[in-house]
Amino acid sequence: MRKIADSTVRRLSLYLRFLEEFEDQGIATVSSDALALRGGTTSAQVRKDLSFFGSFGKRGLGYAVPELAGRLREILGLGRKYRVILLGAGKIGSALVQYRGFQKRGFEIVEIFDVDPAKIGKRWNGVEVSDVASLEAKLRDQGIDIAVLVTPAEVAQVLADRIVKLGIKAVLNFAPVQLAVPEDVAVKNVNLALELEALSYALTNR
Amino acid sequence: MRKIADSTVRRLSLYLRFLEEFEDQGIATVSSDALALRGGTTSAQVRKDLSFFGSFGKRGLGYAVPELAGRLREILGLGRKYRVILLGAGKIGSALVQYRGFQKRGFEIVEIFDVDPAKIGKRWNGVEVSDVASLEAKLRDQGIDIAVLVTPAEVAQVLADRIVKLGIKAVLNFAPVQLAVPEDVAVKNVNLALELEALSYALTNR
DNA sequence: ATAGATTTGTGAATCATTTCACAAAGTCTC
DNA sequence: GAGACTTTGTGAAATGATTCACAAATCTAT
Repeated sequence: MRKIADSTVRRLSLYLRFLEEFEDQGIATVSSDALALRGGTTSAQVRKDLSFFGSFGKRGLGYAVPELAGRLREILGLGRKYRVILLGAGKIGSALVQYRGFQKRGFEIVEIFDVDPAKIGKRWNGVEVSDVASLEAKLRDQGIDIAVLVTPAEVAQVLADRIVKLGIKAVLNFAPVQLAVPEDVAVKNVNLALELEALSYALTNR
Repeated sequence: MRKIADSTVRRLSLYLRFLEEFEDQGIATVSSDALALRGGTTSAQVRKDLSFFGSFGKRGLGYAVPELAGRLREILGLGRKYRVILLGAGKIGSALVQYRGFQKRGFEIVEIFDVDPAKIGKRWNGVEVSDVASLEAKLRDQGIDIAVLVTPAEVAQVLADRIVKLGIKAVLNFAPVQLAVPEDVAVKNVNLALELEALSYALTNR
């Protein structure tokens, strides 16, 4: 498949969210213009984004809301469940485990690991926290799709290496480091410090 | 000032982080190539990014680590403290309050608000949780720089409007909605669902 | 001093993304 | 069902970001 820009994929996710809102409101069809207005972009952008994957609209009318939502779910690969592990049972990890949007989209946390003996053995939302030393033993042939890294910066790379060796191909990284991974492994970073500094820059340069 | 791309600003933040690492290791000078290697980019990119703001290097030698770090802090506006308020005393908010990188960079949480009577009055890391109804009263002439929104999606826009009316010019938004704000207000979104769906897309289309 | 090795800073070229603009296809009204 | 109106889908143009490539500056070793 033709390479699609990351920015495009993110907008598709947004469109899907808006379509679901519209669906809840009982709106049957929506134009690229309405979608653009909701998302702070332009109608041409919306149509171009969709055009990479096919033509889903009806000229003169717009897009059928439930149908387009369905197509976007397909495109984004949301038609299935994803098995997710959490590395690091700290504050952020705890917030993630209880985050309902996670479940709702089919992302299921199946294992949690930590090093802290005080945490190991505890149950979090029904999942027992395991010793990270048992990572390889526990995950052999488990078919894990995504690893969420919520550890201190110092250990993130070492854990990433172990994850990669286990064949996991997607990582959501909250540790404030740039991970080095093979190019067939997808990494998305959530870096709070970066966001704050971008705001600081914006406040400074106006 | 000439418009600088968001991607550039984010890379500058990264460079600063790397420079601080190098400083800790006692490294006195660094080349654009070394910096690029550390950050997974190219030396030309590093030099171009810096060139928007001046020329900080010495040909034949590279960049003086502490000096460049200082210049980047200036550029990013990190030479001062920022007064931050937290809207929403939930799980993520709790994680943020205790996040040390926050303090370290001069972002100080001075007020926390919630609607839940069970939370109002409690102390979080030394800061009392206030009723969100008292937002305007508490913040008048308080000189707040940044608001962090960690509320359910439903109330985020209403709160954003109130924040804007109070003259706050920067928002870090964790609610999974696209906020509508005047264009002189900077908004950065942290949207977990978007990141997960980008991973889902990456896993699906390979 | 001089020669050879590094490394910056930056226009120019390339590559990527967004916006424009309009024909084609459909809807809606009377 | 004819005419006016809407809205899509998409090449082409414009804009934006990254990479190339090289002169200029400085360093190092002798």
